[in-house]
Amino acid sequence: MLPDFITVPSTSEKCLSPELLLPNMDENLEDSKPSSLKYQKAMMSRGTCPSNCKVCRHSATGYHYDVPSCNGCKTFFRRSILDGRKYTCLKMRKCLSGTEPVDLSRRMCRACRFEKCVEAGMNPSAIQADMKTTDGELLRKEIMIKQKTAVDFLNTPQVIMSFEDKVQGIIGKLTVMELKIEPLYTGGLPPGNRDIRKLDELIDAPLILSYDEIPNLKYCPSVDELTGEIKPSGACYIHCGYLASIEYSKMFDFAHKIDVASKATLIKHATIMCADIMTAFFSYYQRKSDRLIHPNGMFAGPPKYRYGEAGTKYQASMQRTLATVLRHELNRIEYMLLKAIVLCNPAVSSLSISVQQIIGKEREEYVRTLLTYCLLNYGSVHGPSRFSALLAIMSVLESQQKNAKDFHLLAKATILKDAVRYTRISNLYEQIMES
Amino acid sequence: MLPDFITVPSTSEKCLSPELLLPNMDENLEDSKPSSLKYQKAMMSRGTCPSNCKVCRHSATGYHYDVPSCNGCKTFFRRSILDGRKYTCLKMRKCLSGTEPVDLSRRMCRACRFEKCVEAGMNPSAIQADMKTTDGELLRKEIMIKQKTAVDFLNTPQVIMSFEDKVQGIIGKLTVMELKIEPLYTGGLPPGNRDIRKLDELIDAPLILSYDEIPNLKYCPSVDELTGEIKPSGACYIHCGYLASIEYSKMFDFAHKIDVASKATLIKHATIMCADIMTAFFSYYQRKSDRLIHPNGMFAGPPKYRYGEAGTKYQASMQRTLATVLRHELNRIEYMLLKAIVLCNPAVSSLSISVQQIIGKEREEYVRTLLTYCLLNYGSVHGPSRFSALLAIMSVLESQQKNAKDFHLLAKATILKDAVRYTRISNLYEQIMES
DNA sequence: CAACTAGGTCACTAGGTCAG
DNA sequence: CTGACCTAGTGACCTAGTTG
Repeated sequence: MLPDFITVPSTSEKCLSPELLLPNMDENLEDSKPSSLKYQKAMMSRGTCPSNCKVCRHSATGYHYDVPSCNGCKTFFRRSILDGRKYTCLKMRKCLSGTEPVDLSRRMCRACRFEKCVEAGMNPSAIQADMKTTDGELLRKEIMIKQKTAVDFLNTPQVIMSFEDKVQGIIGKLTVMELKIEPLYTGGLPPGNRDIRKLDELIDAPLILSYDEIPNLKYCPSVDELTGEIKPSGACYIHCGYLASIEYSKMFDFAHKIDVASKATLIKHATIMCADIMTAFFSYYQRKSDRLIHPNGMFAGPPKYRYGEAGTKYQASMQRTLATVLRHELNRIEYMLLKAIVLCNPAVSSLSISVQQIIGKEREEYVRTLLTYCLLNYGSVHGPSRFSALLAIMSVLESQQKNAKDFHLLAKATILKDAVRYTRISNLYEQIMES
Repeated sequence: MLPDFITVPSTSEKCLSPELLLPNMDENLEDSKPSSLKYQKAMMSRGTCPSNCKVCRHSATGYHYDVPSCNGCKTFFRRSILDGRKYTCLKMRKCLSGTEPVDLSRRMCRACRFEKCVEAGMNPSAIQADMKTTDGELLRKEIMIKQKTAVDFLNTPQVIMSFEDKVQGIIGKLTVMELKIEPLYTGGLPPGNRDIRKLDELIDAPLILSYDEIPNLKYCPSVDELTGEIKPSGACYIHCGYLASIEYSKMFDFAHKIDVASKATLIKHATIMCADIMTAFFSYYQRKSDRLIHPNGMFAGPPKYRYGEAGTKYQASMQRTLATVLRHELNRIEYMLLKAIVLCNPAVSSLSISVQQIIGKEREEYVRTLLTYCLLNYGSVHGPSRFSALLAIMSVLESQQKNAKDFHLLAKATILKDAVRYTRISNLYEQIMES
């Protein structure tokens, strides 16, 4: 038997209303506002004008972005979203706590002010002006998801989850996972160190999200003969990309449901592709580069002087993923879902039927989520083609993977015969390439 | 139209209908004071008035300017006309499309809203107030003229059709087209004849659906030296497959909208893939074979004795399309839609922007149709993954195309150096392979 | 005068601006 | 960067006028 509120036409609209978002409903009930704008207006025309700004506690000038707030907080929120700003609190993230109106003679902590806006339920989708930057667009989405998943946590037991909620949940979960592995990739190995673990060892190991935890890093820097400094290297980021992808795969639901051998098979099949799209996405999204670039700013790809024409050719082919990402202006959510779909591939050969089913089921969820996301964000007209365009990126990844492996074999047969160079290659890299 | 698994937040509009806003109104109060609300209420309860605003789909308050509409849209239209306003949509001019009431918490796109008012038939001459500006007067006249001509639009089948009808229509049309070209492929050329037309000539020529109409077939049979009979050949079916694909492309809507050069570009890009999936589909669907087979029953692919290992390898790779078709048990409708999507590819290089738009628009329709078909036939849970699986067949086709071209070049450099064999290759085949 | 639909009004909230 | 103040809508509700 379901509670009465299930029969309300739409749960989702309800869920978005601030009073459900807000844990602190204890204040005064007149201020807590029903979700409908019209109803809100009706309320206000009866003279119940909200008295205090939910953010800074000074007197409010009305409802702004669905929250009783003052002019300043309203404008602050809008500007933050439009510019896609990210703030950091230098204290304990409690700058605005208390019950007294905030001291206006001092500037408020912007991180805490923004956080308070979000928590009070300021609705970024009520901002009508065009986003000034893509960052703004992303921030807006991020906040929306944040608010939505917050609702899920607060009042949706898994049973009643509507599909849309599930979508938000999946995206939220992937976001968390992604944020966890990003430092692995962007941080790179500590300078001069090598990670000498082998692939199978890595797959078996528990989740490691920081290089501090890696058991046996080997310090063997490649030192510049002139300056005596450790040479910067882009190569370690390839290793790190693979590492990030492998650790990433450990956080998926299927990881606890299938045997180690199947996990290894999946990982071997997907790591290059996952790392490939990660590199491309970061080049585009974080470094704003139209050429593949490592997090440390070095260009990715084999140096021409060493690999000659084959290197140049491979270099050019490597850029294809980035070109596709750029052309479609892939956003973070799409990137995450795509990577999840690449990883959960039940068609990889030699998986048992039951494993195929588990993986297939998880993939279906991501596929459905991506489709829903496309439909909601690009409309029912353009959504499906966006979806199909995104899926098509996978075939680029597959062909890139093939190129990478071919190039590795070629390189090994030629340049890497040099024993010194060969020892510099990470075990992980070699094993992935030859799997 | 959104698939039903996407829960669209229903508005709390319901709560806003007058009855609910003023629930406990006294009977005698109603009698003594004939407020407009009461009239509206009466009106609504009679059921004579359509309940929804034709513009924003929220509940209507009656007929305004001849159109069932809400207060907001009424006022908006009047003000727009009186002020003589012109709006521009910054998006795709489809901001108000859909079937759900528009989200009132965000301001509607004014260009689209006004367009919708006009299209719904709001009559500017029903506005009695004086125009505030001459602009207003001009706009009013402009709209009146537009609406007269709009009658033509409204009578075109596409506008009246609901989306489901449209899906049926598209599938129906593709079926007709498909049935027309099938004999070209399954029938094959008349025995012993060769079609010596060149690719560009073919593309330019009007639609030909029977070999009787081909202007210059050349009779040059390859006779079995022992029996004196004409040798059966599978090779002509490759030619026929290409031919069928080319004639097929002439029946698409875009064929009448774009220039010959663009048509040629598209065809060159898609023919191998279209023919490839056609061969695979017929092998599976008509001949129930799990090996690629020509309509005359001969196995497709290069004979091993002639092309050696490269041939065997290519042969194996050729079976991939069929394997995919088999695995998914592709049905005729899916096959047709997929082929249409393959053909309408706006991403083919060197197409002009306007051509890209035309092709893109047509593709979008097929993509949308395929999605709708999948959702309707496989449900909201499995439909999306079916859809994505079908789209993934395209990347198989692409890689097959690459293999085919590579193999052709190899063959030409070796076996086909033999002049006799070379003359047997059809112009069409060679030109397509080398395009 | 009942059943409507014009236009008008005004509380209300978007975004913009510019002195501080 | 901030926020008081400004301008431009927006639409629920109202009043007046028309029609059968």
